[in-house]
Amino acid sequence: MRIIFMGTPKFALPTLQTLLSSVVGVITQPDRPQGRGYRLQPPVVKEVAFAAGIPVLQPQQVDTAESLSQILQLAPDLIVVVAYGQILPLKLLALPPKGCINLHASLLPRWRGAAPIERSIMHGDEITGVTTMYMSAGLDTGDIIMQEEEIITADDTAASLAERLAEKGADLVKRTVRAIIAGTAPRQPQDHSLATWAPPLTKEDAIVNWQQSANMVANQVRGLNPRPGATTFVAGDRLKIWQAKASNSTRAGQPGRILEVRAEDGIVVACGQGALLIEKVQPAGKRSMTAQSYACGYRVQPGDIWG
RNA sequence: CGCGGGGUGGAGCAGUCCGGUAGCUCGUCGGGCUCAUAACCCGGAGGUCGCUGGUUCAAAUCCAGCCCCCGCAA
Repeated sequence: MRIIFMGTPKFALPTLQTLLSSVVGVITQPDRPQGRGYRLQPPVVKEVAFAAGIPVLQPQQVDTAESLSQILQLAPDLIVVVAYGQILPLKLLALPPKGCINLHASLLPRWRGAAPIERSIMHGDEITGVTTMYMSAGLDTGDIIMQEEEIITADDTAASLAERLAEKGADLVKRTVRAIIAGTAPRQPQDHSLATWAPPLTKEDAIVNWQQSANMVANQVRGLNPRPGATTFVAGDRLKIWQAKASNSTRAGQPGRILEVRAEDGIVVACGQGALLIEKVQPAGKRSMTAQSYACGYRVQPGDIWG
């Protein structure tokens, strides 16, 4: 079986690793200026593929005659896509005899789109999972091959959940490929009426709305860790909240108001419903620190208003 | 050369513009108050002020170079 692997970020690595011996080519996003200083950075998938001696293609756009012909030359039987970052043209989907399959980090048809892990946590879901599917014209609308559930724990962050789903997904892809080779792969159309959408995260999504319930804000904090980080404003300066949970505090106040500064746990902020205990925080330009440390150095006082 | 913030006792900050006394909150140690305490009061310990060089009678502070951390943006 000749497999072409298409993927870009860290989430794609475990799957690439499990398929490595059958992969005849890797397609990933071009090196892009990234981070401070805008230095050109290669995607992690490229580095791993390179180290394994697998040919790598990095088309600016896959949907060009040139890149399609390059892919054709690799004569793939199957294309496996995991978090690649570009929409595949129909011509490409029709190219490999065994089709194009995709690993998606949710229980489709729930959370179709770019940010299923973050959105599922932010929404407060307690269960999610991974899905393999045959790719079709619509985004994440293809027929389901296999699915597996995963519990979202109360202290899961997007990072911790992504790590588990990447591993679980790699295993699911392995079993899926095996079934395809054996000709026993199931094929179940999605129930489109149950579909929900997980659009890419925007800057707006990262800003804490203190009018929301403490639980929702806590979910937002978890879902946006480690990136981009739930952000609020303190006297005009950005403050990222890295760790927080609904507080048992009985005090109340207008949303965004500091209710307590506690030496033992952290800072309690009033929300639209309930209060949030903030445990770890990061001011712009500084490193992450405990809420207690922040309160010491930045003179946080009950009555201050955040947001 | 994308824009910007920062490295000061164990933690987080002020002091740097206008060189000359090491400051604040917390922690820690000792004592006191209290039925008791995470609360309160008194006292103490603890700092090569990122590194190197320069200017100066004198540098955390001014100048030059270097190392490290981080926010925005992508």
